[in-house]
Order: sequence, then C-alpha cells, then structure tokens
Amino acid sequence: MKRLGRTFFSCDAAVLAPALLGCTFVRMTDAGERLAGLIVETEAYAGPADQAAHTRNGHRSPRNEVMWGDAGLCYVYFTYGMHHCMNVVCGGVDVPEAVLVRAIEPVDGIEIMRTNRSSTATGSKPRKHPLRDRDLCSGPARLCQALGISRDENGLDMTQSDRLWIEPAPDIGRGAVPPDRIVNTTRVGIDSAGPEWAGKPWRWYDRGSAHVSKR
DNA sequence: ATGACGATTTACT
DNA sequence: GTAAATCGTCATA
Repeated sequence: MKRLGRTFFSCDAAVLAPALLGCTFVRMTDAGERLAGLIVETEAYAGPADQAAHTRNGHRSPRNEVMWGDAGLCYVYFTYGMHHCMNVVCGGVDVPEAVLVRAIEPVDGIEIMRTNRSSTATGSKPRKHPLRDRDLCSGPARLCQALGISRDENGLDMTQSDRLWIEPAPDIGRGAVPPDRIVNTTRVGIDSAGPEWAGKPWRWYDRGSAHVSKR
C-alpha cells in the first residue's frame, strides 16, 4: 500500500494543508480493521509567529512537544475537557508547524465509525434523529471520535506507523480536488488570537463535499 | 494553590 | 441564536 513519506510533509503548513485535500487518511484499529476517509477540510498552524498556534511565541511544553518533531508525526491534543483533535506535523525538526485535519469523508469502516459516534459510545443523550453519515467525521473532534483517535496516537510517525498513515490522492501533484472546488478562507475557533491572525486565510476545504465541518 | 480558558460539540430556547 | 459539558494546561501568586 502506498503512503505519503517524509518529503511530502516537509514543507510549510500553508503548503501542506491544501495538498492534503483528496488524500486518504487511514487508521488501523487494534482489531485490524481499516478506518479510512478522504480529507476534505484542513487548517494550517504556522510556527512561533502564529498567535493561534499552540507554539505561539516559541512556546514548548510536554503537550505540544510533538509539534517540534519531524514532519509526518501525528500531533493529538485534548481540549475542552472532552475532545481530541488531530494534526499532521510538518516543517521539520525544531520547526513547529502542523496541519489540523478538520474533516474527512468516510470511505472504509463506516459501520465502526457509526458505532464509535453513537450516543451510547459517546455518553451523550440518545439522538432524536439517526446520525447522518455527513456528521460522522465533519469536525476535528468528531473525526477523532469516529476513528478512535486519542492521546495514545500522539507522536506516531505516519510515514512508518502500522496504525496511522496517509495515502496519496490519485492524481497527486495536480491535485485530486479540482482547484475550482477548493475554498480558501479563515480558520475556525481562534478569534482570541486577534484579528491579524484570525484573519489569515489558512483554512481549506472542498466546496463539493457534504462532509466539511462548516459551510 | 488557584483561576481562567480552550484549534469543540451537543442540547436547548 | 445561547449555554452547558468538563478537565488538562498555563499564567499568576
């Protein structure tokens, strides 16, 4: 099986983020089941200068240590006391950049994703209406829930791990998602970083996908 | 030691 | 549209 290697990830976050659209994110469960989906929405977090990034002002701690590691590592963090979000580390060693994967379109293991996202699995109230497939992975915490990603996956090297990797888009280089379908706009949930950084057009998504987190 | 807050989601008015 | 849930992390003391 083909997978993206170190070279692909060794670039600026604002370059990697749109390049990941159309690629397939793969997560193998402990039981050997393949959970996979097409990446349809990403955001770039760019190093010490970016006031919306966990590494703003060069901040380095046990929590964000993985962001300082080599490109291709998986950075998972816990937030709001209940959610996990997953990033692809890029840049290179001591260049703390990462791309947040905000949404994927489920392809393989959809039944397991439905189970992982069910109210019984999440502990939330019973759903009034059935969980739609478009709601399975349409958000950074939702996709982690669906794929069973937690801090256990933090630091995994996606260029080598047998549990986590990314497969190239069919027509990599030219872009699996036609350029006219890629929307480039501002990031979500970072207003507190201030207008200068909240205004950066560092979010990309596929206009044609029903699986993005926000339209 | 304490308090404020978060790269979110869900439920409710 | 607003509010609640819920806890690790970080700044302040």
